[in-house]
Amino acid sequence: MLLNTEKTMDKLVALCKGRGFVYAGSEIYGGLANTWDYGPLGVELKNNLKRAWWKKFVQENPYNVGLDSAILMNPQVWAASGHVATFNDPLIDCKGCKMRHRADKLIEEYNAENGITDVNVEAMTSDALIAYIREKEIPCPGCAKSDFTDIRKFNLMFKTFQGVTEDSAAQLYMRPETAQGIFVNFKNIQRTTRRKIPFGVCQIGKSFRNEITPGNFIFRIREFEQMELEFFCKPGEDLKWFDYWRAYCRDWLLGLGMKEENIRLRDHEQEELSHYSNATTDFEYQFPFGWGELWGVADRTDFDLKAHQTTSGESLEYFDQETGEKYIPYVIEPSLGADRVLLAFLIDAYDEEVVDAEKNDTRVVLRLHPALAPVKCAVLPLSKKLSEPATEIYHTLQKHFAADFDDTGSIGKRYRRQDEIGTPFCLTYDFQSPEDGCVTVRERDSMQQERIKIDALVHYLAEKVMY
RNA sequence: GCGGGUGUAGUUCAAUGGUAGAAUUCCAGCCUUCCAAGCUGGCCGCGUGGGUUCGAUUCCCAUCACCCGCUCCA
Repeated sequence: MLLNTEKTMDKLVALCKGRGFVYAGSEIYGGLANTWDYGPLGVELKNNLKRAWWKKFVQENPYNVGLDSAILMNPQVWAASGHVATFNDPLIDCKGCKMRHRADKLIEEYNAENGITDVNVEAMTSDALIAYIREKEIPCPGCAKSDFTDIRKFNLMFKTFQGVTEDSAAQLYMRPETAQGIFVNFKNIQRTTRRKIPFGVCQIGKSFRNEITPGNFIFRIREFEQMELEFFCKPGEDLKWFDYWRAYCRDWLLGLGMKEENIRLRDHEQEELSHYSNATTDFEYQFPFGWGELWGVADRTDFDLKAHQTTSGESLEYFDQETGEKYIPYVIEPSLGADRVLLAFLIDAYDEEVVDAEKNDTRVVLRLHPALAPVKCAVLPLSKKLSEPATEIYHTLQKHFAADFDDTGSIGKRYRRQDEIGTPFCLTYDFQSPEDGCVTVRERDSMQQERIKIDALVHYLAEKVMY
């Protein structure tokens, strides 16, 4: 099926809005940039996604446990983690050509070109940075003039206040990642679960980043949900576990039906690595707007625990009873964006099937994995005269999984409505049903129909829709 | 944040300085025995706020949102 990829996003956004997956935020007030609300179907899909992740990473995995830590944390956490320092970008605009630059990078480039090596840019304040740029008349790379605005600090962390007065002593940040909640609880979890290294801690939760350029629907948003694992292992064994988790993540994506040709792994170059990492692999997905990061798997070394130990004064060393060794564990972090992977699964599932080329009639089908589908089974009585007994079946199914009931319009139209929202199974109750106690179950992708005993329905379907 | 573009039913598209019309969707009824049938009826709209004007959806300004570039992306 050849799709016009440029329009795929538009169509998907329209489908999401039209069927209740995702709405624009605060719409009746004219909206709020880059906020999106998950509708009735969207929240089902997202919950299914999170449940599938939790099952694979917590329930099924022999090493991991779960956590749900607070969004608001002691501000010291962000000082220790490096976010206060590195989430602050000194930005300036060129008054001539309106290009925006990072003041520190501008100076670094200038100095490198002119062989100046005795200036420590990192230690300079905002005032010092702009003073240096004006003194040296450093030119704008865009238009070669040197006429810049003052520096404006751009902090990627959202600020808020705790308490009734807005004084700076009570200023807090909304967490920009869930990971730190795990690190600060490392000792608690290790002690209370009596886990031995290696073990991991999983968390699903909201994070907030004041991105300069959000966009592409729910791909980059300022309030987003992460599914993160921090896996603690012995130094020296980190690369072994790095490979283990990369393979594990890949299994999960493919297991939920993501197309292999739309996924690629990309290793970060040395200079691209974050301040905390010595190896990172991104799982990227081929979105209609290009390859985009889905899942970052990073070897964070002992950076975080060491930093928290230094800042807090609490020892975060692990004592290995067997070998008598004491060490700060290394951390492997597979960090997945829930909204992004949801978008990837939607795009991956989106399909248009030509039913009749002459009539220009196409059928939109969301080929979602049954475990992800918001509705598992729809009950469609063939005629309204059959609504009553069909409703009984619907009520029975509802007790086991998300089901839907529809008796309006033609049967063909109802099938298509369900196809559009990715419902894997539709069953019709027909005039034969009261006599033989069977319904026709139609499978979305294969279009196969099967006559199934009503008594056996729950068992038959549960087997197919449970993950 | 900068530059450019765009805002009319849920969606796609009209018309107009004198308060908007269609298709489709949706809802109700009739009909209909398995993949968008038909008939009848119905609901729903000029992004928001100012200005000009007797009167603005239309012209002007601002604002908000979206799209495309630039910048940014620990």
